Amino acid sequence: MNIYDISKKAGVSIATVSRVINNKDRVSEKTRKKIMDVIEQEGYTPNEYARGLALQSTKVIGVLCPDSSDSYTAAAIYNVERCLRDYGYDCILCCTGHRQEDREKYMKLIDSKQIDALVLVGSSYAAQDPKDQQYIIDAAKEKPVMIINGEVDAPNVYSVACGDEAAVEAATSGLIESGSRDILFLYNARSYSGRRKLQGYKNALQKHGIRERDELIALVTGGLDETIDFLLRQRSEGLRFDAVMASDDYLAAAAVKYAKKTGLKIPEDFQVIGYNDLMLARCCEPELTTVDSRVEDLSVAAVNYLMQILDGETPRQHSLLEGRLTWRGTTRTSEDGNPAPE
Amino acid sequence: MNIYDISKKAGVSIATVSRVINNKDRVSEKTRKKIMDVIEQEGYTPNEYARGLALQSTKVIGVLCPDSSDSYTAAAIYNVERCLRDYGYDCILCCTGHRQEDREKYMKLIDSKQIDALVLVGSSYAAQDPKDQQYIIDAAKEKPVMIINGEVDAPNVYSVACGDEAAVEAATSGLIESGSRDILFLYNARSYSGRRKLQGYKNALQKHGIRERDELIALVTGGLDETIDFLLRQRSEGLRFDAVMASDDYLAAAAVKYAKKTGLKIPEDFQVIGYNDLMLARCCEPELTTVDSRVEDLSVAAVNYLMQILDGETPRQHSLLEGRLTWRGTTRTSEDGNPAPE
DNA sequence: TTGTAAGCGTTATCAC
DNA sequence: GTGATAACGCTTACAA
Repeated sequence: MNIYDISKKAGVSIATVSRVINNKDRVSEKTRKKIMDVIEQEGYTPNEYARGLALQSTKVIGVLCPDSSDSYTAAAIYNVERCLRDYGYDCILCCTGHRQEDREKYMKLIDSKQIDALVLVGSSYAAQDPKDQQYIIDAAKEKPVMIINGEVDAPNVYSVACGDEAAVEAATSGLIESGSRDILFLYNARSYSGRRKLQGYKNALQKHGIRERDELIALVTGGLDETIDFLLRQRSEGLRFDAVMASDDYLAAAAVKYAKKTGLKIPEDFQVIGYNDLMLARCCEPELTTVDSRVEDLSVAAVNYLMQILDGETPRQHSLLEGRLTWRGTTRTSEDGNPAPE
Repeated sequence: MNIYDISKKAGVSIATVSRVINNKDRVSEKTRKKIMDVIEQEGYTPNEYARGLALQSTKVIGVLCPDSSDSYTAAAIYNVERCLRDYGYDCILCCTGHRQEDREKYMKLIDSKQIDALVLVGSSYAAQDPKDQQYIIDAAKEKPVMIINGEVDAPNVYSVACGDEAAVEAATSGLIESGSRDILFLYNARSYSGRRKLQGYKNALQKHGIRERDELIALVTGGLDETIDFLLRQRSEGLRFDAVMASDDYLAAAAVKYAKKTGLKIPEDFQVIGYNDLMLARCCEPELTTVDSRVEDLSVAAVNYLMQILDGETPRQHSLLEGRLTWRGTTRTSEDGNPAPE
């Protein structure tokens, strides 16, 4: 069933059918109806490939992420997809893993598929090393690239990110102001976001006149158990810390379990703050104080900017949304953000 | 840059270039190399739309789910995508939401896009009412449909699911054998999977000679807080229950928080079992006893079957993978599955 | 308002 | 081994 079949059955030319399908130009109400009836009757839908070929634009966006099963990423992808579909776009999803080599490989692969734009989800795409950003800059020569929660400064590369630095600074300040002095900063990637969060942590220390100590900055890899083990090991090796500022709710959950194991009482003896405000934050005991990184808002903003770009407008290249601290049971700070009375 | 440009620069015809791209037929090593060099040099990649148009097959699979941000679904999608990509397929993702009307709408939309097959993730696609399954049956007339964790009995519809019924029966039996009598079955959808789990619960009761009571079967909607409130309300209205068998880890987490609020000690006074073995299960306090529904194995199996189908083979239509109970802190049953000594 | 025909970039079937 | 050439199904000047 193609446009020729429809045109024949409707007794018109394919051009007219095309016009009706794309409701373009002026075509008489009578013929329009006649054609619509045939289309309806035959259950015809246009071939997207022929259309893509003719139009050189496909209404398809490539969405890349390291791992779409990660809660944060999954939320971003969900919102990106829903929002793009409302604009009439399809997304093709590609999970690249974390290795630079694979990221470049898949980027190239997806890039070769006549998509209209690329969305990169996750700060790991904004590598620290500029030469690891080159593949993004190259891709942006062909089509717009939008990064969610990362930033690469190059033509045709756009980004929307959470103000991680300010949020972590505020969170860490809360820990200090409620009496913690030896705050362990726990993070799992030297990504764009990881670096910004670390900076926020450092800012807070400095602001409160606390000396920054290398041994209190810990980059961990591995899952929940590995992180708990890591913390136990640090303790047994003599490191003292009375709070954890984590770059992620998973890491914070590990810190809570660590406290449980060592008999430290939360929040009296030990405070913990997470990041992202995942469902998991509510399931910890006590519930995690954490930063809502507004992944939904970020995703929607990213798509809206992208649509502007594809419409030929040139919105600002990089925007930041403010993170929102939510005080819960793992800190001594009360809901309004002030230290609770002792 | 298209096949004509390449043929011109290489001094051959487009037919020969096409042969080289698809490494077909016999083409002399010399011309092959010459063409490959030009392709390399120009960074040429074939246009997928032209190819799709010519071949009538696109190496694209449509992946439908109600909500890709749900942890279980996200894990399934991740594995499906990875596995399909290894086979050289792209996935286009479409989140349909839970409304029947929207599911049908998006199914139609995706179905019209010249994809090679459909993957439906989540048991909600296998509706209870046969007339709500019709859209799946119709879609399967055109291309194979694979359902992950659901089942629709129709030609060209395949499925891979977890043996939810047996798993819940075993889990519920564990609750009974460790002393619980008034077990609340908590679920959130009358989906295929929800129905199978409920049946498993009923089987266990019957096997142990416990009367099934309607008021102990609760279908809840809403999030964590709503579920906690629901449980508190049931209690205040006089319903007594000493365990919860939940169809989902989120619901189980709510049950744990309910117990906390009412001062019930877990597992001494109150037992809880979840489902799916999400990360969240490890973050509850105590950690959740739960069923690993093996979403990764399911996804990989689904893709492998699908590839067989697309290769013209006809594998079995419906397969079941056994769920795996993991005993943790919310039950009195010890690791080996036997009731712990009192 | 409608129709004709060229073009989009491939693959595949013929000849040679 | 290689080269013309006809599909594939659509959009869109340009003509009528």
